[in-house]
Amino acid sequence: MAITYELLHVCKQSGARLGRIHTPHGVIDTPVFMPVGTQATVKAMSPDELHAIGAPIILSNTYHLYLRPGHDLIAEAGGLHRFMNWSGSILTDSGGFQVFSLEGLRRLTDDGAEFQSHLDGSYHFFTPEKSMEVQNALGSDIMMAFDVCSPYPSSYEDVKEAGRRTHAWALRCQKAHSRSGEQALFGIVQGGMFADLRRWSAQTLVDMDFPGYGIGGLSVGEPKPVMYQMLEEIMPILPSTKPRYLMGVGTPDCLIEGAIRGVDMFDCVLPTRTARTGTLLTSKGRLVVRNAAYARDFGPVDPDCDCYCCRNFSRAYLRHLFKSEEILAARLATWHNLRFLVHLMEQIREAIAQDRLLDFKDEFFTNYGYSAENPQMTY
RNA sequence: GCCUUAGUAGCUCAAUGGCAGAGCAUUCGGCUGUUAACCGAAGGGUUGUAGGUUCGAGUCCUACCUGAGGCG
Repeated sequence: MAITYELLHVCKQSGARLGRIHTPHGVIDTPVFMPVGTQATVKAMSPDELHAIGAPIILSNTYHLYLRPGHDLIAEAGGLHRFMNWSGSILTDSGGFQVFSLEGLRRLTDDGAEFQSHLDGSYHFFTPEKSMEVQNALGSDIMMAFDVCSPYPSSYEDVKEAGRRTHAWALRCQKAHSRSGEQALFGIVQGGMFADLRRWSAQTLVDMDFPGYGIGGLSVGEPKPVMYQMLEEIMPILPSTKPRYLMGVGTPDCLIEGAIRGVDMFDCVLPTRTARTGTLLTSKGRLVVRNAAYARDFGPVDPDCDCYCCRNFSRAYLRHLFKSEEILAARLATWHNLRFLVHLMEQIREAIAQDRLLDFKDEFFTNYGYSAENPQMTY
């Protein structure tokens, strides 16, 4: 078994799950937030710093590493862990999301997806087998099946077709990968915003028996209540003995709402991406530190945060660094945002253990400024 | 003193005699399995001053002011 999952406790108040995943590279307490390191690096952070933040697992990307520097080169370096000197766990996305996000540079068939490289325009054909080959070469602890992510909105027929392809490809991924014992392969549930297609997709993948399940095709522009409803459709079907991974989420409210609905793993570029352009997450809501309002604010970004940035630097200094386009701005802001979300997950786990996650949600939302009148507030 | 040249948004500069613009800066917004140290929007003008020519002047003419260069 490449990974094992222990369900430690179910929150009596919310139904959220407290768990633990064991991988060849360590133990992961869940629910967990996984920082995204697309190109074999979490932008602006060193591995030591990620450890200090408390991140046990990071995400990396098949498509990007296949194009550059090449999965063969990374295999030659001894695998992705050694190449990037990350001793924790790694989950690799399959390239399926790039089929979705690089729309215009690709063509889909039942066999696979033809990409045009965003780097040099060269053509590449990606199949489920190819995705497995690349992820095997990278040596990630958790690999994702090559899937088809439908844009929002999509017609019922289009989503069903994407689901059919996703399921067929999941099976091919499973076959292509069966020789490897060190890496776990997760299937990915699709089904767009259609309840019956979501249930169909979940059941189809459960029947294939994966060691864990990704939930894809959400947070692609739909209203949040719709996403929550889709989660509620899927969860009763997924086995309680396997981890569930909500892909690409997210914002603090989505992390809490997701955990309440039984999600164990999350990833999102949001904390790192927004950090680099001056948006910070705080216990009192988001703070655009580059704004003039903070020019003479010599207090920390978030008084409740224990990160290196908040313990040592002021909002005014951070704003100065951003206005001056200094590299340290991106580093400190990323450091803070990642620590904020990792810390949020720690608080969520503690609340689950104490059977009070709904209470925690109310407290957090009140402090953060989320309101019932404005559920769609971005973050 | 004379000659040449320049003066337009905070800065650097565009604009056949025909709607005064851009980049940067400033201010603000956005970012959900990263094509992203990115993308977008807004504010900002008595075109050095005073006259003149013209249907119409940033543009042509005169004088003055300020800067740069040259000659004495």
